[in-house]
Amino acid sequence: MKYWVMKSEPCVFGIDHLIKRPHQTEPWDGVRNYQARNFIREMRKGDLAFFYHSNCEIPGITGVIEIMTDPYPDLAAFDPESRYFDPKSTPENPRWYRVDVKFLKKFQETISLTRLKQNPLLKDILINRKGNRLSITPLKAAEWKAVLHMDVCDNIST
DNA sequence: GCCAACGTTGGC
DNA sequence: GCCAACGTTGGC
Repeated sequence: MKYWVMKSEPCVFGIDHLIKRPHQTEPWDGVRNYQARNFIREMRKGDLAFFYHSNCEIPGITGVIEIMTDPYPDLAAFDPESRYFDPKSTPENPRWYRVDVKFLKKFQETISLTRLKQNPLLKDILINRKGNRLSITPLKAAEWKAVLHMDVCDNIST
């Protein structure tokens, strides 16, 4: 099983939007960057990811989601009405991919980017790298665990 | 709103 | 294939 960080702007689609979706599940579409796309293609049903809020008051990790499908073509790319439409992506030769994600948990407090950067166990993660713009990034199991332990509830209960 | 850091585009 | 110009991302 692999671990990921998936980035989104809360004013566009945040974790609270996901919570309100039917079955708290939604396709994660609109990834239009090749590096991020390649990471999506490495995803498998059952993987886990952190939901990261970017471009907002407190950027950081807000919760946990589960990857519910293997990667499949991003249907939004075929839809001329969609803001994610890409005429170069066709059903015969899809350029972009997506997975369905399901809400699992929202942290009581966002684990801010500031705190992530302060954690020596997370010094190598891409989220902490200056100028990083990738919306999908992988995490090692140890890094995943380290983030979970930064959750305030986790600290109180253990 | 500013701006650094990227990614993409397109002329040559 | 190079690289300048431009567009976008995202922290601050």
